[in-house]
Amino acid sequence: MENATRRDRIRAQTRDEAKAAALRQIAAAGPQSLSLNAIGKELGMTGPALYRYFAGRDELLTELISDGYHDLADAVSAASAAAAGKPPADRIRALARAYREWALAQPHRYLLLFGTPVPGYAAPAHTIQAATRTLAAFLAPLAELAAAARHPELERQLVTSLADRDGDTGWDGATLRLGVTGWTRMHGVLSLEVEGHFQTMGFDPALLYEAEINDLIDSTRPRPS
Amino acid sequence: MENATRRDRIRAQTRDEAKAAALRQIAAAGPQSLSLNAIGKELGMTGPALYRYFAGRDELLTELISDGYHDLADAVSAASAAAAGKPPADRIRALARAYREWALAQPHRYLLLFGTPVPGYAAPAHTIQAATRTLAAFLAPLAELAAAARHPELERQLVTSLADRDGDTGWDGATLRLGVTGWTRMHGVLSLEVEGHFQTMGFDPALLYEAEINDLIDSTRPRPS
DNA sequence: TAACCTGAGTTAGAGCTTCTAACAGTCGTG
DNA sequence: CACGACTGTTAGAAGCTCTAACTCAGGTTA
Repeated sequence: MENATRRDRIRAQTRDEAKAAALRQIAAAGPQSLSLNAIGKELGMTGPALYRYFAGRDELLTELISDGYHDLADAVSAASAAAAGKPPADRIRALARAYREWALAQPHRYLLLFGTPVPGYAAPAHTIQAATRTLAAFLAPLAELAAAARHPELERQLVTSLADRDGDTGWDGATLRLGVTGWTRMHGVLSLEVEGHFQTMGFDPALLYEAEINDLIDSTRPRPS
Repeated sequence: MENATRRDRIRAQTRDEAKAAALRQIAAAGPQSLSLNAIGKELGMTGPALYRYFAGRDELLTELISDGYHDLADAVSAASAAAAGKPPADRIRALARAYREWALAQPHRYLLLFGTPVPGYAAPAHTIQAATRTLAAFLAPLAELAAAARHPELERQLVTSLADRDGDTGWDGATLRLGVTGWTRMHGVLSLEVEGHFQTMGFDPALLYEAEINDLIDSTRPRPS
């Protein structure tokens, strides 16, 4: 038993090294130039040897994406735990900051998750779960702000489609809407920032990001129609 | 003179055909699988022949991107002209709708412009100009809504960096801030939609998009602090 | 009209890539 | 010890971009 495990351990280690090398390559020259041959060379073996570990280039990429989703979810969950006692608005800001920091610390990984999809990649079920984990961290404090319904049709669709898939989750429509709205706003700023589209515009994207989060929080306060 | 022009005309026509074939391929299988050999075959010639028309794969891609920026700017400008007489809020909505329709009608092109950047691509000056043209169409009606300053530091940065580059353009900080905010929000929804990230979530992205635009417009109304 | 030059296409080939197939050695187990 | 599974090797097919050398047709000029 222990011996069989030993082989598996070495195998897992080699897989991890290959993935680490792959990430280094992606960081250096983009996902398109990821080469199994080059990874092999970095690990001190020939290219075809890697086919003992991954079915092919696509599977390696898929694995990197899947890892990324989980890593991001972990980072956001940690921030959520760290801000546990604070008022909801502060917790949302803390989560958003953690989200952004993760993205900026490893832009290539963020793009791997949310950038232009790789050729034939379809998200497997367990990455969807990790994505949900990230979203759920945001939903908790958002729910506490108890926003009034503001976009009936959109909120109805969100509630019913979620119920169809996961059963009754306890999230109300207004909370879900705030969740996707927050997500799209964060992504709107982050993706353009990471891809360098703000580079020629000479302002600090952090300010825009914070403003978007604050606007979202602000929108939950009762307003005169 | 006429003869020389004739050659040039045929040449330009071949270039256009090559670009059209390239777009078809990108639409079918993504930018990564764009192959000069395949384009050549589609035009009835061999791969290397295309090197008479483009310096290489990258130049072809760059050209497609550049064309895309101009095409998008044209579409938005046309919508701007069509909505000329209406009140600013309606014009903004019309522009946003045109922007979205362009993106959804040819998602691969939208991703070519705003998705994960191609390996070593750096936006040449005239694409920046086209991007500015698109933004400017949005700024005009936004300026009419005469928003009060709300994010002093961000607005200051936008004004000074724009002045450094283009001189005095007449746009005030609040208008510029609304411009980039609107842009990031539209892109946030559109990019996730086009990349299929909403697919499993079962709601109509159009509703979210409209809500974001309306929120932006709404944020320009005077509010109690 | 004849000679010439330019430009557009060809094939050949270098150097990459992914991925398959066949072969060699090594490690762990009955 | 001997067998079997696992991990690496090399060889090679098929594809890619891109360069080099060559052919040929079209238009220009003497």
